[in-house]
Amino acid sequence: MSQLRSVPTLDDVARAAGVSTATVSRCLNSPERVVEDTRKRVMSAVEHLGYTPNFGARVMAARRTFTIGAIIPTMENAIFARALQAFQEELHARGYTLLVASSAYQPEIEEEQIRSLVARGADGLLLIGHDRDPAVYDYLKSREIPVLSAWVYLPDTGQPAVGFDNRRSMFALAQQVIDFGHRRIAMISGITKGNDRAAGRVLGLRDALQANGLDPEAMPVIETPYGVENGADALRSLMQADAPPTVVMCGNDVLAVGALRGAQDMGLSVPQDVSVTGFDDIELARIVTPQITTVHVPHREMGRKAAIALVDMVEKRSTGDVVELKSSLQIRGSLRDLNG
Amino acid sequence: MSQLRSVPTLDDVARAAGVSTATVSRCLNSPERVVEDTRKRVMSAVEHLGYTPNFGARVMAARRTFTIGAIIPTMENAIFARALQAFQEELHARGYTLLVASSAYQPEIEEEQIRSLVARGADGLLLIGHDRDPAVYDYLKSREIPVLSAWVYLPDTGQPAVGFDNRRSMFALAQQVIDFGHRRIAMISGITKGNDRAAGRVLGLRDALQANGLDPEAMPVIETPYGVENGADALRSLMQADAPPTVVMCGNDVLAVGALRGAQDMGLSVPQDVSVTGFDDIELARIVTPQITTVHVPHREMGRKAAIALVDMVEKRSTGDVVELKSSLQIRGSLRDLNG
DNA sequence: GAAATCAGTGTAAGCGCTTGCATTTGCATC
DNA sequence: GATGCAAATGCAAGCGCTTACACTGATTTC
Repeated sequence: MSQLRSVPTLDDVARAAGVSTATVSRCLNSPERVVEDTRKRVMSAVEHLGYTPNFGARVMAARRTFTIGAIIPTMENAIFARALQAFQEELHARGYTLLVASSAYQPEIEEEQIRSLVARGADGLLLIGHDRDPAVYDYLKSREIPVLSAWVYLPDTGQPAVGFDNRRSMFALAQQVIDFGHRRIAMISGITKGNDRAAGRVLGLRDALQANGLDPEAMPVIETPYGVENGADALRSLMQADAPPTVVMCGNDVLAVGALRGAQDMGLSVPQDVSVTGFDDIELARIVTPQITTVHVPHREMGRKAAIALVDMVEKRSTGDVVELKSSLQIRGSLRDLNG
Repeated sequence: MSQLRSVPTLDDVARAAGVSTATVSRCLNSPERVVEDTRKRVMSAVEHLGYTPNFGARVMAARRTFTIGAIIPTMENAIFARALQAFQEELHARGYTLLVASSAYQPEIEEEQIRSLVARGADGLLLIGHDRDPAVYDYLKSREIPVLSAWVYLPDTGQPAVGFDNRRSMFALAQQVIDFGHRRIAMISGITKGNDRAAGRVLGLRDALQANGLDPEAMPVIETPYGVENGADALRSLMQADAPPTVVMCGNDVLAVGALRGAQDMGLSVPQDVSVTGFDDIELARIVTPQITTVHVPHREMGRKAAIALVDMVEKRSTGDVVELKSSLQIRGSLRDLNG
């Protein structure tokens, strides 16, 4: 075996610098414990040989991987992509690498991915929402792997999280809609099963109806997977009712854009004939005409703060707090003020 | 230390099943080499103890990580998110995990990320485009790490790739634009430095002008980072010329959407006053009004095929081919036929 | 000036797994 | 029943690193 070609090891560096492997290791991991003179010698040997520590060996010996896993429903939705981007940047700044997997909104796939990332030695895990089999949390606890949920603020669960209150956010938007004089309200929601964000938004809307003396049970709700086409289809079906809604509130912006197009395809004009609202405030919401009234969610901030919080948990500086981020209403052209 | 709580090891399983660790390892990695009876016994012990192989140890002993790294400019552009999603799905199906990093279109950051993923033991690497310091390729070669480029088809480089011909694709679109009678053509390009896709698209457009007896040098080109706002700004500045263009061809759909909005903000109507074209065919292109004429790129297919090709390289079934995917023109409302 | 202390470094024991090679077992063959 | 062979299994040597502990010599303390 040609030793010449092979990747240099700690041993090679130690020999080249005339010190023990322990000293080289210390130079790399806690340089302050090595005197300047030796350190320089070692570092130049490292440089010269082009040494890079072997990951597997380091993991095995140190019992950690400096790797964080994230499981999101899909990278194809801009909200997750954006948050993940910020998450990764912040992780990188802290010396961690990101392992990504997606669940396609399916609990079984998510569980499989969780096990897979744990098997890969992820030091911590970022998940979306709280709503999953408790056994998953037990498993993670037994392995002592910190988990942080994003996208939700439900302090009662006690689970560490960085997110916002989906229910209250939607309540606020709905209150605005009602204040604008709307009474015949319909909703196009994402699938709520296994998705506490989607479910929370429906609840928030119902809360608002209730609070304003309207009947939550009477509200038409269509549940459909997120997607522009699905939003368009749902809108068409809602508008065919005898007393069609004056406003269709959507579970996210993608559905809202679909609803907008659906309305336009039917020859309806938004917001004159029907108002549309969304949720998330993705770029798209401001690109379409009219611009979509929505709830702004600070996705990048959420990603960044999640990274900070999770690394703190992994490095045992915290046991995991529940951090609330604020969402805000973005009132735009797609919502008509019936009083105005 | 309470042995009770700690995670079970191969040894525990071996003891529980009354076999050697070698047998357990074989059961897990090449079950056909173990007789059915023993295998069952071992598997039930694995099940019972809830055993999961230790990643670090496995990596060190097997000298591979079953991990593939991908470095993309940003997850925030739908094209990369989509391709990455497909890439990850296909990787997962083959037993690999995805390590992601983003370079923000900056070569230095990309190089740093490459080293970081290599240090983490990535078995193979997916990069975007070919245009980077040759030293990077030498480094990767010296470590014997297979690299595959996506998004480009430049067979002359000899580098393994799965992609399409940016230059030829843009040429085809430009030819169509010229056939529609446009002569005053301007371009809004992404930054071409270090980005051979963006550069190829500019070249393709110039080729088409040349081929049609127009002066490529006379064409106004604005280079700007990808972003809706930047597209809008660039369009405004292009339209202020004495003889403004009849068509503005953009380096991607995001710029095109920006250009569209920029035009509309100026009170210009698209395509009556000015035509706009894009590149990529992201969902957005069909959502805006008018819909954007663009080049369709099969992003998901690219991600999928890249995963297959890269795994083949890692597992030494191939040394890396150059695979060409076909792009196709999508002629839509944003491009006016001046003959019509 | 001896004892105590301490910073800097070396020694060597693992970490949990894979795998080449040696050994055992099972079975067909004579 | 002895023999030979292949299949199944066990043995044990690493893989490259971290880190507890031991050691050395210099510095401080009384």
